[in-house]
Amino acid sequence: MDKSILLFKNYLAQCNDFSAEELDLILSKMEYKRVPKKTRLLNIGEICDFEAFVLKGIGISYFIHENGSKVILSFASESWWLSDIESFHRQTPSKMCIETIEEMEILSLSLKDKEELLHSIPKLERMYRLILQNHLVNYQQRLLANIAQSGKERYQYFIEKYPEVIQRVPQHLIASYLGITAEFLSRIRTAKF
Amino acid sequence: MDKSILLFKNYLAQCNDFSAEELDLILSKMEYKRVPKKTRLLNIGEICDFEAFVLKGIGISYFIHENGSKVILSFASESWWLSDIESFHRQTPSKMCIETIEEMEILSLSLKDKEELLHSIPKLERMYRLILQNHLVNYQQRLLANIAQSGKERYQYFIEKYPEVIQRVPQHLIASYLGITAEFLSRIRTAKF
DNA sequence: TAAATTTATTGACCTAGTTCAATGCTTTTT
DNA sequence: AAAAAGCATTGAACTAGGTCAATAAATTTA
Repeated sequence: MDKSILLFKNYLAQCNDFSAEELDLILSKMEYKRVPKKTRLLNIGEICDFEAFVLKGIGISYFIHENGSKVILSFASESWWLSDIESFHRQTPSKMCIETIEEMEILSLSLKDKEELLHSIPKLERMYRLILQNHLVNYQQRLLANIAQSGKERYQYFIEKYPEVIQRVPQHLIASYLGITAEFLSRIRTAKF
Repeated sequence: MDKSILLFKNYLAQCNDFSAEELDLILSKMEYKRVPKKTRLLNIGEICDFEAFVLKGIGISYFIHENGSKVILSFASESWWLSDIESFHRQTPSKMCIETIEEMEILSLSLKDKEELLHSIPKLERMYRLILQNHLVNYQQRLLANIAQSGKERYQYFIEKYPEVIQRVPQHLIASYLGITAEFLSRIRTAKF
């Protein structure tokens, strides 16, 4: 556990130069949790009560389409955040599910603790703003790719950008993330398209 | 001019309760500009040097697809922001264009002034974080809609959500925003799909 | 280690949305 | 007021990607 928490300390250090006391304060609010694989962390309709930093393992957030199929919004592995931003911050019922794929170790932060941290460490506000900016740019690019590129091109880009994810996640979930069917992804991979 | 600046004051008041001095300081950094219609505010490859609050008129940001066609990323009318977040904050060459459709009145903020404001009014950091959060949620929903809904469904949602935009922007740009061709949107509208 | 479940592949057929080219309609420019 | 430019519509042919159903392979569970 202590070794994996280093990952988070490094992450913070990289974001901003926090003092030792600030780091301790932040860490004191983050709850370490180990979660088995294939475990639901958030159900549709629930209010998301965590913002989790991933120390180990991989999880997904997804919507459920009318026809019952999953639409993957994001994968989160080491050093990523996992949460439903909308539900967490507005304290409204979530429209998505969050669950683990592999066993995970996370550092979980509640809204109350987050607000307290932001209050006592104003620098943190900046860090979160920058994180959100990066996320936003990612979503913009992904939207653009979905509009302007073919399924094959999106897949090739994904392989380059997230090679580890390919190894760790079933193909049909990657297909869903890319906005294509599992069958079609299979055909892309066997060079039939 | 002064009347339209009220729009921005109201906007700020709604975001957070800033003092009169804070409001004045913020306003002192925002440069009022009037921009004719069909004017390019940012070209691909340029560094975006503004974050603009829209007082009047409507503008677009878009990418140019390999085949030369536009892919609309966003429309920005009254009370929206218009900028290339990535280029502006990282001071990197932009991958998109920004231009006016109608004549616009904007309040433009430079990065240097923004940093100064954030420094002297820490509350602002929070406001920007919340704005980013909202934008992020919008992009998530839009991405999801592009993956899981038909062109017709996306169009119907757009009409409901942005009825004024429909009136003020050529149809083919709305088609591009929705991720369909102008021809197909035309067919949707005449109930042929 | 066998049974059960989940995942990936393949074939045959289908459809939402594209492409291209032509035509008429508006708006802008001169 | 005419010419030019930009915009919307329509038809016909096409294609990227979907659907459904069957089979095979890999993992998980008992």
